[in-house]
Amino acid sequence: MSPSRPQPQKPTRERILDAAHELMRTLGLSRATTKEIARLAGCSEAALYKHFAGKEDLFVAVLSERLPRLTPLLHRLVLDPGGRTVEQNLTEIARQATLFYAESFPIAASLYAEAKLKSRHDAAMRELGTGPHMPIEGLDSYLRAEQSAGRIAATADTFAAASLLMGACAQRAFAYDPAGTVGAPPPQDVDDFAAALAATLLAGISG
Amino acid sequence: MSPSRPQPQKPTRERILDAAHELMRTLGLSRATTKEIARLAGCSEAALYKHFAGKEDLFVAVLSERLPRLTPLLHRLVLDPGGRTVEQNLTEIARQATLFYAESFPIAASLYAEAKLKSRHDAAMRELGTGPHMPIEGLDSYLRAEQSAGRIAATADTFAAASLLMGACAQRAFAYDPAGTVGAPPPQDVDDFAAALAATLLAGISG
DNA sequence: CGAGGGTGGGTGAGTGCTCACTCACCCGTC
DNA sequence: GACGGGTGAGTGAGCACTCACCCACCCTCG
Repeated sequence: MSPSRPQPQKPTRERILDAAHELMRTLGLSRATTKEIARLAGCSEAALYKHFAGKEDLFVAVLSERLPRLTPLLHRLVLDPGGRTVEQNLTEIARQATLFYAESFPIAASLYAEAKLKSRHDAAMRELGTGPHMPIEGLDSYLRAEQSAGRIAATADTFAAASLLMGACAQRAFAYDPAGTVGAPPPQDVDDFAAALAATLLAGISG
Repeated sequence: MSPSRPQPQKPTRERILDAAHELMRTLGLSRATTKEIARLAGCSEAALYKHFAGKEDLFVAVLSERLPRLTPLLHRLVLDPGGRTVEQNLTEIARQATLFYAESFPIAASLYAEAKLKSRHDAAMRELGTGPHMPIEGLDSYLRAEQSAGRIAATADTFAAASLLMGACAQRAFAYDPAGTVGAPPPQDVDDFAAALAATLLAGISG
């Protein structure tokens, strides 16, 4: 084996998924061509078709195997809020959600360019019992659990609150450019942003 | 007015813009081909090139001439909050923003598929002093005006509040499918949603 | 033990199709 | 008779995808 490579090589399938993921992020879905993917993965175009039925299949695989998941954190908090305050929990959720959306939003968004592909992906997500609405509903569940525990107001609209918090995190990926290469950079760092959202949501803004 | 056609015909340029806009919404950006646009507009492909330098030009024109604007409402409220309560104003803002994003989000999102086109569009937006971050900042301005007027808490973080409200409205377009044709339909109608957001943001959720 | 052959993973060289875009030409109006 | 707005018929490029073929590996059986 060559001394420069610790592993002889990753399996080809993995290299293809990595390459496709990378190109989807950097070039956008429509310029992530089979030729480029194969080049970056270090194999032939024909090899792609040994592992995936077609380009659509490959992209669906990337979306479901490479994008991070947010639900585990929410689920954990529903089951066990831990010894932390609601504000601490909400801050952590906001932080994770902001990072999650910053990574996954550009790719998810580019599905809108290809309505066909989007509906296939939506179907796959529904099959798995997930989808873009799940973070909101997961947070809603967490808030209702805290409400039962008397840690947030009994009159609070938990769904509205969940929409506000998750929305702000997602919107940040859309309205601001994390890398700052193209659009306006976000005006504050993730930690401050998350803390401000949690505090504002809890306290409200009425005079 | 004539029974079948009120106008003998719209100018070709307008018909092309309408056709392109329609196809971008329904088929997605990458299937909105010059051939389809010409067919729907009722002219030849070559005619497109008499009015626009190329497909990119056409799309940039659609984005800047067909997408609705949200800023006028915000601007009006900053200058004159009117005789209405903050909650009424925020509800109206949320309502308008939800409708705005439902219409413009799918198209704006599909720009992510074409990084080249996205940066051209971003540049055009910056030129016009606008962009996806403007609604947040416009709302922030409004909130600061209300804060000066003593109608919201002096300690409130207006930027966080603006991020929460606008984010929830934008996220709704992303997480739920307004037409209900593909994804999950939104769980409540726009008016209720807007009212719940405004109330929750004002009051907070702490116990 | 060693020949035989099925099999999974790989390739280089196409193939046909669709795309954005062009060109020579046309026609009604000032 | 110039000119703005329009056309039908291309054209070359780039795309997803296929095909015939290759080879290392392992299982099987004489």
